[in-house]
Amino acid sequence: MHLIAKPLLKWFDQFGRHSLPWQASKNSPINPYFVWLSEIMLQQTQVTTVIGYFNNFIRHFPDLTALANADEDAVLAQWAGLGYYARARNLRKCAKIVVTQYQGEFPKEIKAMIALPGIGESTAGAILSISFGQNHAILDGNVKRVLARYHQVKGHYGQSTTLKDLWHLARQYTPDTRNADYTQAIMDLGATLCTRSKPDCANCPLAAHCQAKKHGTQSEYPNLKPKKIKPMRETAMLIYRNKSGGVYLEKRPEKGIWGGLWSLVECENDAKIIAKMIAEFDTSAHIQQKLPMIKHSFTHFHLMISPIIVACTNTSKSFQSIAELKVGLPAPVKKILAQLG
DNA sequence: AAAACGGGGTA
DNA sequence: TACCCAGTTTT
Repeated sequence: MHLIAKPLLKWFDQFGRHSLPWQASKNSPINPYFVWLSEIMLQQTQVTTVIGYFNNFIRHFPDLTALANADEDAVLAQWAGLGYYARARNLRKCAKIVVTQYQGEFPKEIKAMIALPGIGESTAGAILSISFGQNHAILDGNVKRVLARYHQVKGHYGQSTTLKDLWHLARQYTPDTRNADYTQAIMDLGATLCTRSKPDCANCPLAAHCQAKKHGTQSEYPNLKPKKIKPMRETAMLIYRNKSGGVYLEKRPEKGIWGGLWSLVECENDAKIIAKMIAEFDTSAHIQQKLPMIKHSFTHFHLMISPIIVACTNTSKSFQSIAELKVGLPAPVKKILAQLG
């Protein structure tokens, strides 16, 4: 078994990312709140995108206490566009727990860390390693790709045996010296050289013993998950507008699609049903304009949205000014509202 | 159009 | 324990 830590750390010292906003610097020691926040954001988004969201987020919520005390809608508003909104809700829940049950300091036991909402084994390992210098293995998407190629690991990530194999390898290679740097280094390698397409093997410090490189099978690893055909669904979105241009939005339930976000009223895209919905909302309302259909794709289905502008006079409802919205909106709703001007 | 990303939830 | 689910960006 060839060790990968040594060449990897040597590469990291020269080419790794050392000045990200959540990393320690000369003037600022490591901040576990920043590390945690960045790890959660990085679960779903690339570094370049996360930087902007991260800086914005810490401006609004500079520390754990600020986040714990914030309204859920205020948190979701800053998270909007990142997707997976359950994570933003978990972020706030987690902050509350750390403030009330752990005196505002993250627990330093990995089991306690994993018990916090939104933190699993990999994220817990990364936070404890980077924040407190503890020795833990991590297995994020970058590490999975590096190890799957390095050992030509068979099977896709959806299979428990594959994940077991990858965790085994991850633990095996994780060093007990410079663990924090190693954690950052292997993520950096996956993010910058060992990329999904066109890996830069010529500059890779691990190329000498990489099985995929040796056999020219880089594009076959990691093995892809067998794909499923996504069903198509359809909905009408009613854009209720009052005379001053305000729109009527509803907060969606916590569970399911766009949980906790504010969205337009939806109904079946059928003239009779739409007419009924509108009449129930406001007896004097009428359809003003039908906008072009928008297609939005999710992991499990495609959604065809027919946006319909409805002019309203009912003043008993609460309309919001589009320009001053301070709530999280689903991406297609944001798109529709942007068209209204 | 397809793939990815880690954790939570459910059967 | 083994799936199933979620939203957006990137390729």
